[in-house]
Amino acid sequence: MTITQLKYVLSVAEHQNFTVASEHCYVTQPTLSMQIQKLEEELEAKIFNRNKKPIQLTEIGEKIVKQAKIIVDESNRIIDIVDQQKGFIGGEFKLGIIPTIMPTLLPMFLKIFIRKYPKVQLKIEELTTEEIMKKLQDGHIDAGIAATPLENDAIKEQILYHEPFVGYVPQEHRLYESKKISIDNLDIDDILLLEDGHCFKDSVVNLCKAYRNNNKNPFQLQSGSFNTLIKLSKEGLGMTLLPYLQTLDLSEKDCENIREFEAPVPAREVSLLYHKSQLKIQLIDALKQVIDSVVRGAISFSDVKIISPLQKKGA
Amino acid sequence: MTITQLKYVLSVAEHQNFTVASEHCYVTQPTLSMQIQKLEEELEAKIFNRNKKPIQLTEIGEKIVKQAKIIVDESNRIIDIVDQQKGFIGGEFKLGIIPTIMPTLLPMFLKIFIRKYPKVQLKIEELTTEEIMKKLQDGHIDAGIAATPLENDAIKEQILYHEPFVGYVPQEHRLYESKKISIDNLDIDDILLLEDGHCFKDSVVNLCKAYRNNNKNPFQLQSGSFNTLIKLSKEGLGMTLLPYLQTLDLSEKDCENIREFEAPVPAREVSLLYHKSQLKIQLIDALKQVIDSVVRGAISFSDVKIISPLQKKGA
DNA sequence: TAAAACTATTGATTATAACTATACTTTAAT
DNA sequence: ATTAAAGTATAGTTATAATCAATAGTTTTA
Repeated sequence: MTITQLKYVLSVAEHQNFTVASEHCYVTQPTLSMQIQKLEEELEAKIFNRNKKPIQLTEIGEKIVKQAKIIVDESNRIIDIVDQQKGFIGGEFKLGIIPTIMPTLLPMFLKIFIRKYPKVQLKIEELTTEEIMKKLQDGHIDAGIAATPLENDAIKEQILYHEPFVGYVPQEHRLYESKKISIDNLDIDDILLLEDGHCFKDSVVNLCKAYRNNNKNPFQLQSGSFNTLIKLSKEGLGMTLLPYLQTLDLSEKDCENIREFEAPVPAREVSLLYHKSQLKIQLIDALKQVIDSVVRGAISFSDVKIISPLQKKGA
Repeated sequence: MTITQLKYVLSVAEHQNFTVASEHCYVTQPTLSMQIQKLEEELEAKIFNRNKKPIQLTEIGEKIVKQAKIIVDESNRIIDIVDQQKGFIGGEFKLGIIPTIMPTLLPMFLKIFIRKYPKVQLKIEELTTEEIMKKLQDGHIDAGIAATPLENDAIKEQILYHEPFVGYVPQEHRLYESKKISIDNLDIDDILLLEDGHCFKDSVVNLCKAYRNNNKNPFQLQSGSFNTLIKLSKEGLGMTLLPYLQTLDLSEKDCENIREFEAPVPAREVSLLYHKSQLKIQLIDALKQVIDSVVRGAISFSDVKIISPLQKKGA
């Protein structure tokens, strides 16, 4: 049994296809075929059921794959350990960030991070929360940034900051004259929402208690960006909710439409996510420190009420 | 990096000698030399300091070895997992037992175990508690049987039974007429002890509260077997203490000298020990079940007071 | 200072992982 | 049913890498 064989098994288990898996391993398909057969022979157990299409794991294969993941993870960690001992912070680091955090947070820390850790090859992807969770578990990204809590045992969360929700209220709106707005005054049918898939939309839905799925709204609209929502709002199509950091980029004129919430201010919890195996933990810690340092000045609210980013089932 | 290389590293770390290590790996010394150099090159870190004699681990080497142990353990576990899934209980199983338990317990379960699990190659060694702990941690034995608690985080304990201490009191002894004896009546200087190294001796010392290290005894004597102690006792050299199971083998005449303790009866806790990595856990569980079944009838005391088998420091 | 004990190096040998080409198998489509 | 497509297994070959025997180099011990 070799670590290479185990990696091949994991690749086939993931892609459910020898040919595709072999490409990801940078070898040819027969190589995988042979090596996996050899392992199966050694263990005297079939790992894959090749009769079914796509290929399935056998019952015993499931357990072997689970254990193989542990072994491959632990073997990857050796390089981490050596790096840590040397005080070397470097190597490839893949980070996934959700779209509603990316444009506001990334510019705040990126420059500082790459200056402080020039040997890190940072690869950042814009991903949904779901994609982040999947890719963390598959080991395709090393860390993620998303709204939490996510209630997933395989993923660890380190809270970065709490980002309040603020209202963007157009001039003709019934709430425009209020200095502060209250959760109880919100009407989900009156709020412009992001598209499905954005967890910020789900948070807003969770925030609006009055939501009863009785769409009395004459139109339905979902957009992919806050800029669009703001424009639509100005057209008088309703108010919208923004995460606090978005408001820092607004024009002076737009700021007049911003209304904060009464305390306790509803907020989303933004966390650094990583797999429980804690691979590249020293890089993750380094990233957290950098983000902490830049965020401390920009955003620090105490009396907040955290809104879950998870879609409530059967709501 | 290969699992083989890691095994070589572990072997050298253990034996502190390339030549000896190579023999244990069934390869030649140059092979180890080369493979370890290759690994060191790959990790860009020296694992061993070859200047010192015997060979020492470097600081980083310590951590690499620790992680290598994890990887090798986890890779060994794959075979366990496959066996378990198949319901197969077999393979080599090395068990260490302390001398004061071996002769009484082993005959009770050995036959039944090998009949029930004919595919297990059972290898039993008589070892001291210390040797058992060391060998469990090195992976040289799979399980051990000894008096507990041992207070070692790396070793798990599953209690098998509680074995009371009983007194063997010769006819002329001041306690001979008592029906039951009390801990408070014991005088350490009046009790024949096993040799150093036997944890049973340490338990007896712990049991005797009056022990103050002021040897007023005119002679000092330690023996390696209970039989010798009994003979010496008959000669009028003092009383002695035996573990309960030893009394089952005594002649009718000797039984007249047996005096039980008043409740709560002092007893040693006898446990099945295994490494926290839980390798061969299904075999360990099987062994425990067999021992449980034979012990249940022979030994089951409720109101016991457990005596530690550990040598109290500075006593 | 020589012998002993050990590790590293060298070059030959063997084992094996990986490749190319192709055969085989299954599924899907006409 | 027949063919094409997609995918996996096998055969033979090549390249790589692990291992060995022999020996050189190094350090420790007597």
